[in-house]
Amino acid sequence: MSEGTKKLSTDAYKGVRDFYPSEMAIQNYIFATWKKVVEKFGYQEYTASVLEPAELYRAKSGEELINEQTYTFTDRGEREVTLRPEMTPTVARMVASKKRGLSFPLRWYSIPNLFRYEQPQRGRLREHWQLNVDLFGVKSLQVEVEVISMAVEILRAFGLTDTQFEVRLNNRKIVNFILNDVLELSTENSHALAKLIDRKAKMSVEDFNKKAEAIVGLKSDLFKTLINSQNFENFISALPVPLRAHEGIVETQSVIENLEKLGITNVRFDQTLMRGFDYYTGTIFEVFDTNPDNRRSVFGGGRYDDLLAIFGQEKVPAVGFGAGDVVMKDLLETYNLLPSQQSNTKLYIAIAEESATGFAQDLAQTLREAGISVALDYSGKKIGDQIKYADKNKIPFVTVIGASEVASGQFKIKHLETGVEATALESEIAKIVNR
RNA sequence: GUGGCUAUGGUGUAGCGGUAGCACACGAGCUUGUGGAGCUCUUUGUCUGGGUUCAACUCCCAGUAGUCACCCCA
Repeated sequence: MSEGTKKLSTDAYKGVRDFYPSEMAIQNYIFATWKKVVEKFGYQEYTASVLEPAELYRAKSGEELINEQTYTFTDRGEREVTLRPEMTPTVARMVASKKRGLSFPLRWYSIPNLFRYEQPQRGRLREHWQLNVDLFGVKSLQVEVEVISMAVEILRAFGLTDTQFEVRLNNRKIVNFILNDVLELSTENSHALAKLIDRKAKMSVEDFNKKAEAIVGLKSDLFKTLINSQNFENFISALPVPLRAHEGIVETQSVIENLEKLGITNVRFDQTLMRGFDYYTGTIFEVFDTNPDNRRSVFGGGRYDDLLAIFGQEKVPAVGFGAGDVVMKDLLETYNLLPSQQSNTKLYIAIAEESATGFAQDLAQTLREAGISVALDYSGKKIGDQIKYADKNKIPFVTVIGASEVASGQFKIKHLETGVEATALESEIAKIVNR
């Protein structure tokens, strides 16, 4: 480095992460488990660029979000460009663009990286990866059931038991119905109350009641009964009889029942569940860790039947959810469910004397052709140190090549975890390390 | 974007207005073809920039980053 040059910082950019091999292994494990489950349900992978025209988000989210919460800049051709902050507009754009050529229903998933320009905190970074799953083209409530059961299967695949998480369910139709028809609030007031309900868990009961009363007015008692109902049955019976057969109620009832039929019983109706986006039209849900130390939602999603309208297309019914990698990893760490790491390299070849190097390279090449990952040690260090290196790097098998192996063509294949050593001919090595 | 707290070897942590310790990790050795333990030795540090002071890692200010809350929530 020449004098006068400032040393470059080795820190990653604010709010983003480097993935060293050990972290990459965790990331890969999470992604692989996500993929395995959703592909079992027949979902197909798609992807798209991180760059989108800024108006894609303006159309739905408004100026404020674009200017303050996203990475948006002007390119050399004077185009406004945004680093995608979420995947749903992108997938809606893709579906709308090729709508006539696609055969519905579409079961699609992607694991995009998403960007937001915000103050970073634990679990909320400026770049994160998110599993996005969507099913387009089916109105039936069975779609909600499928998508929610898929979220549950993902957590089970990671080794969580049903007592460690719960599905919270609500329906935008119920929310709107309560705000507009039951409480008869103005647009402005129902918006204010929706925001208040969203924040209920973060404030004291007194504080919440006081603020709610100020908005709701005369019907505060009814509101309190509704908002404090501990389960779906109580909630329904708090409603005036003619209102109990409302569409949203019936839908939610059906979703809960059908999930139960599939053996998913850790489902709870939660009238305070709102979710931020405006585009939801029916069922909304989140999956929560039941551990009180980690009260963030792991999955969130819902039905959005109208979104394609922004592209001038006729509506397509759709249900989807997202799951972030950061929260997922925190959750698995909390329950100690991250698997012990192992190298992708299967066999490490220690070289005892330099004259055996060529022979060892030939052996490695033969094994690679047989599909085995092999690494060689050219350090010239003592055998013990070479083995120690393999052990530290979690390579499961080691063999040492020296004069006697060159002469005999027999190899001792050592499994480091158990210490067991097997003697093998070259042709038998694959069988041993693949066991 | 606003406010609070924090910043010491690679990691985790002590400490003091006057020569920065410890543990683990890393490297070398005890051990000439078999690792994980133990022992010995070595390398590595006060986030950046200003200010106060005879003297700053320590006190003050700013920046940067992390973290928490607000905001917002994909």
